[in-house]
Amino acid sequence: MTNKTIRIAVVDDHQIVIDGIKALLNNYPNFVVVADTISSVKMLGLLDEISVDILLTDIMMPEMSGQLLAKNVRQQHPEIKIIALSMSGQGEVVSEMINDADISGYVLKNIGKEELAAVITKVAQGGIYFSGEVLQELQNFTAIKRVNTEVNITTRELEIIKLIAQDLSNKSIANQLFISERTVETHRKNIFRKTNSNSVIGLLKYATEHRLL
Amino acid sequence: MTNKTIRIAVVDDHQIVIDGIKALLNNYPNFVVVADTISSVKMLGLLDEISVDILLTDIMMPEMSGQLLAKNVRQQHPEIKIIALSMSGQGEVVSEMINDADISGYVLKNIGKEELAAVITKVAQGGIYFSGEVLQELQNFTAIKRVNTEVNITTRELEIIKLIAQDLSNKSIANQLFISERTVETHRKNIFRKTNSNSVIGLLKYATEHRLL
DNA sequence: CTACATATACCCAATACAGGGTATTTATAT
DNA sequence: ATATAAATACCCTGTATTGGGTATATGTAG
Repeated sequence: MTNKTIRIAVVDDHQIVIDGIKALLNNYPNFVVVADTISSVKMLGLLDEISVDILLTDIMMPEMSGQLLAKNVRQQHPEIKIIALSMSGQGEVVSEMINDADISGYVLKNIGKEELAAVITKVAQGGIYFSGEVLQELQNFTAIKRVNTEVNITTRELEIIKLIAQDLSNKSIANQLFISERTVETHRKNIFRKTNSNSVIGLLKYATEHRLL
Repeated sequence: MTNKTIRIAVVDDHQIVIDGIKALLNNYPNFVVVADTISSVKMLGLLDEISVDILLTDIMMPEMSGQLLAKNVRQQHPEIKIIALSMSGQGEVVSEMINDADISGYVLKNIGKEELAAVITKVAQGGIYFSGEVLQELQNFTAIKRVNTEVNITTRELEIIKLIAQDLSNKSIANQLFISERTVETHRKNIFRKTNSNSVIGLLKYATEHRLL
């Protein structure tokens, strides 16, 4: 079983990373890179033509993010196992990729070649692997999300937060939403109370930390 | 001359990138990677013990940035030629590295393996190489810098901009700097005039765009 | 049917901020 | 010695924001 050839596709917007991964996977006889490209869109096309067992994908890519690519691959080729290989394991992204694309692994680029080989082998055999840092991030994220739902910012309030962040005055916001300036003031008060802030900048910091924007 | 072995040191905080670069440089018989580590500090130590011709360094690294590493290497081992290999070619960083460390090249990670090999060869022969995107960034940066010096924000004003960005009121800033609130108001007026803004958020945008923070 | 959340709107008072001035001291450059 | 730039400080005015209320219409969940 361990001797069966594992067909791998690699996508990363940095050619040198692809070249590197290919070069080092070359040392493992049962791994064969059957497709690679710097374009996530092209990769989606390639997968229609070539049979692969595992897709190794970067997350931060132009055109189509690794997240969206994974989602599409999951729908069109559910047999392909997906491993995300990224600089940082943002909790939100990891969480969504597990839910939307059922990815089998998420590792950071500080992984070594032996570990990468081990992860690929494990995933090929039906296992899953998420590196420690990624799991940590995932925990932080769910914690933040819990706080967000506890605080319970309404959709209208979120809308107004975004307009405040765009440097609009209460009057402008009122005009734009066709409501009274008084109403905007009320929302603003509620927003400040809920986010525990008392100024635009404080609100912006909260919004950034809690990923509201 | 082209057949002489070129000794290369590689530092990048992501092991997989190191492994990749090593694997692909392996295909070129006149390149030999004589040192590699994920720690910029360790690399500085290694260079005391091992003779290398070229240092390939990432920029964004913990402990010590590639920028600082390059500066130190320049002082301690002026014979070593430095090539920065980074995700993005921030104009400011490039500019400072050219001035402080006299680096011989700066390429993005979307470079291909053949190009990388070409760059290394060229630099080893005493040439320099900066990829197009990097040169473009460099131009943008000098343009921004020129605008900054034209606008001429004083050091005191910059200090106050930073405090404003920290969400401090005029009163708090006055207390912190041991000056009158009136003075802060005057500075604030001048800042808004010079930055062509009329609100805290507008100022923040300006400051971000012009790298004042 | 009722409780609850949400969005709406107003009243009032205190403060902060934006934008318009002028003016003094100090150091630097001509 | 004398402009010039920078930092300091004040005056005034109008508007915006903050923070404390209360209140109503509406839809949804129990």
